[in-house]
Amino acid sequence: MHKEHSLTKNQQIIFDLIDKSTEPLKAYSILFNVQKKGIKAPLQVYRALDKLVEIGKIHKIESRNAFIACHNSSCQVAKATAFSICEICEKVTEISSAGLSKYLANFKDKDGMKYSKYNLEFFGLCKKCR
Amino acid sequence: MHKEHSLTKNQQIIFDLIDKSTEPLKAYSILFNVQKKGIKAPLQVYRALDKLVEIGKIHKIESRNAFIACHNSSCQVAKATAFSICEICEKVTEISSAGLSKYLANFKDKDGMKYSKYNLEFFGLCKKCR
DNA sequence: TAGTTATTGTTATAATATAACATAGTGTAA
DNA sequence: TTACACTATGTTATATTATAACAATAACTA
Repeated sequence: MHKEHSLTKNQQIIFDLIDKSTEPLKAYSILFNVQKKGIKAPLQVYRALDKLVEIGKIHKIESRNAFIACHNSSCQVAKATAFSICEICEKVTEISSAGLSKYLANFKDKDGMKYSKYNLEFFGLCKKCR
Repeated sequence: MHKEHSLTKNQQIIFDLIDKSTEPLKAYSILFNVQKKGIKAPLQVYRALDKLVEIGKIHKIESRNAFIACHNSSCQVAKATAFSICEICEKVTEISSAGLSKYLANFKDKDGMKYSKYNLEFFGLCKKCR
């Protein structure tokens, strides 16, 4: 079990928005959407995002500069992430595969080095766009 | 064999710079370094970078917004990339492992979908920083 | 050699992210 | 309960990364 983090007001507002979204959200789109709730500046958004990423409640899709809620309930290791990204509709799905995460966590590079932290982004076409 | 691409002047200048570098280069750092060669605007850099990425001569390190020359001579599939990134010194190394690329190319998600295109970034500490 | 396409040059601006500093709340230990 | 450390907040300004729009030029090709 890992420690439960109680979110602060800004963190909660921003997490709720991302969690309800069906697609990854970008920082300035988040900012626009929470301005009515009193969050007025980019930095307020980025600070909340940083914290949410740190505690594993959300993930950043690096190739898209966008944020998605973690839907991997067994994701103790928030730092080992994998996604599939549709190149047409931009749908992003978090992949939770025990086999994959086991393979990657055990992968050794040429120097015999292992990595518990990684980010993998697969690109292709989703069911609908195929 | 895949088609040989002869680089244009700007592409060659920018590729040479990245290829000689021991670390990933950022777009505006590249811009600064090639201004003496007549490349004055960001767009000239980004256009060359886009093309170089497209033809597989360089790769973008998404989590760092930086570019590195492809050192994987057998890398026919420029779109299937893996790197290790040192979280202290930021050293980036391209991983060329037949096993890894085979595993990832054959990986099937829950819908049975396979992906020939992916980007994997491992994070950890390099030899020196360990 | 005309037509097409890719590349270049240029200015302006959009989108993403952080620096710096002041203030306020929260937990905790003497 | 007060002083301390720590985290979060609010705010303005600015840095960094990337693209839009348009004109001109070079390279390819039928």
